[in-house]
Amino acid sequence: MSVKLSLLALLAEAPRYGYELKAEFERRTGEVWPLNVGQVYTTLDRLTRDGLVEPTGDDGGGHLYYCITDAGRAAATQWWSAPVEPAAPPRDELAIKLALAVTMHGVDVTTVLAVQRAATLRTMQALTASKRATSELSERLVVESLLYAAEAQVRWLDHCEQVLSVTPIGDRP
Amino acid sequence: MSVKLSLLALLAEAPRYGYELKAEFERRTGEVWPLNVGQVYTTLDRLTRDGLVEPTGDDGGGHLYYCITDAGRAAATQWWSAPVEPAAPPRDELAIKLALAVTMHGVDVTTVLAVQRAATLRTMQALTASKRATSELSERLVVESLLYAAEAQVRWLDHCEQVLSVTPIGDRP
DNA sequence: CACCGCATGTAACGTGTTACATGATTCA
DNA sequence: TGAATCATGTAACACGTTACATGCGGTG
Repeated sequence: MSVKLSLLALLAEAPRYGYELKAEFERRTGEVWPLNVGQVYTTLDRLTRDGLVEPTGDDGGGHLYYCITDAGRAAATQWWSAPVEPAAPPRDELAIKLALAVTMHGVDVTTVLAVQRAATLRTMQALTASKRATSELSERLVVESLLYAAEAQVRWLDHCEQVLSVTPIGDRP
Repeated sequence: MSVKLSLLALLAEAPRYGYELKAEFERRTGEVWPLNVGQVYTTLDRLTRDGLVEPTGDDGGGHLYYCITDAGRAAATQWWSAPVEPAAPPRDELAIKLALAVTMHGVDVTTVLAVQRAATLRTMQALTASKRATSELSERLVVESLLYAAEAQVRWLDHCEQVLSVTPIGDRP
């Protein structure tokens, strides 16, 4: 729901048109998650379908502005007041992958861990570099959120390795 | 792709039928991500469509076994050898939400941060409790991965608060 | 018998995402 | 003039997810 709710939140601030929404989104979140323009329009259609926004007539030079409705404003307010994902975290591919690797024959868990740690460390380096290139405060916070997550991932990988070295294959429940 | 690849990996180990796949998946990853049985069958259809698995005839008592193909085995091997997500991390709703909150008028970022921290701390407590209830090693690792991630999220929220207290509204670029 | 768990499946929907087509405007 | 950018939109698809229908077998 990230895209949908983001666009809704931006429209709660002011009426905007499609291209503007894409630009605003990327200006605020940085270049980590580029937003395909097409998706903005499909999402706007769906928001309209759900009665959360309304297209207002063509204002001036060929720009089709969208306006938030009362229901939309309520949904946005609700989004701001409630925390993200109290329960039901999205499936984590890496966690699943390792849970399977650990319980599977013919898969070298140690290698999987090593490859992943190397990749994540590379990601952290890239993030650190792109952090220096940020201009907006919000953009920097986004990059740092990814850094914190990557760092935690590395720690977890280390933890896995340590646990597995203590409980080698054969001793496992 | 988590579900698709997981089922493929399980079928790389041995031919299995739908219900068995659901059971195996949940036995190994725990109760965090329950897998709707229906999804197993739709996923099996899509894997068949893509030529990665094949239904073998009804073996014995009403069980429809699926078997991995050569292409499927190659895909599974590829999955094991490559790291997850080198670039292109999935959109993080919380990070996006805060990036918008910081740049938006009429949104009380401090409250958003506080609500989120409380929710995440509650999640951590629940995870810690469910960690004690794990029997399988792999299951425990999954729960711990969520714990590490939640812990990092709290640290990031603290970081955001600290950054925002230094750069109050009005001084922002 | 009725109920429950096992087992297979289907239809429908939701979001995310891309590829493509189409024009207008700007600028070298 | 031609290329690039702005701007709108559509068609198609992928995956995830749920709700529902169906049948079989055991058990109270």
